[in-house]
Amino acid sequence: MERNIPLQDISKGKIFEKYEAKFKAIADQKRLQIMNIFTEKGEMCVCDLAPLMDMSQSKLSYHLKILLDANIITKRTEGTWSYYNLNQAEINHLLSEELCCLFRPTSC
Amino acid sequence: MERNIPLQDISKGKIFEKYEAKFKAIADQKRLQIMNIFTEKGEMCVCDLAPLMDMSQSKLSYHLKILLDANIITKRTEGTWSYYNLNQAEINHLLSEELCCLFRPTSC
DNA sequence: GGAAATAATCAATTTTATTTGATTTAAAAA
DNA sequence: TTTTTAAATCAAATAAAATTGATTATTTCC
Repeated sequence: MERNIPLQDISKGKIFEKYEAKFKAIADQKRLQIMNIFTEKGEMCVCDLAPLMDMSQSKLSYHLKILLDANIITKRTEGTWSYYNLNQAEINHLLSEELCCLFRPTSC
Repeated sequence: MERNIPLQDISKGKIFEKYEAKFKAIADQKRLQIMNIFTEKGEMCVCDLAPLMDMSQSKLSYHLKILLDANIITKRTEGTWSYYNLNQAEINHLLSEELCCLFRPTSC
């Protein structure tokens, strides 16, 4: 099974691979909550986010890395602090207008 | 850790739970490919989809169930056959206009 | 009725993702 | 310079998801 690669895959395989990674990153309650917090409160360091998420530091770091690797959030380091925020352009590219309430700061 | 539930979660927890399930369903290359086939070819029985996906029957059945449970696709049974198709309304609710090329039949 | 075809389900295994607690690195403050 | 704080990383344990092959249920066709 799965020996032959249909012609279709050669061109679209990369695209599906890319979206698999992005959707996987946002397919988690905790990570959606993190994204929602950035939407509402804007850029924030890990130390301020941790108490809001009620999560251990290493666990939070793990989830932030997954979102960062998928380009869903951005990171800016200043001294000892790491400031994270939503990558709004990426969110807009990915999600519908109807999901605006959760992940777009302007409307709703 | 994780003892106290922030106030926010009480109202939004259900929403995040719902989207976790939906994004999890589409966070897979194979399932994205299935969705894309429905987009391009419309309603189809499992027996016609299997060779296009080059996948064993039980494996395909497993992936179709995941998409169906998340309401991403629809199912219609006729005799021995099961016909599946995209749930376009759900796709539109979930994904951006820019993902139209992959999962909306009209444009592109 | 009996054989063949369609598709769902099951149990066992394998693979992948998440959690935990400890350690490490680096910067800031005393 | 030592201590403290912030955050990333690591290895081990646990949990969840995917794969496999076999079995089952149902329907169609002879």
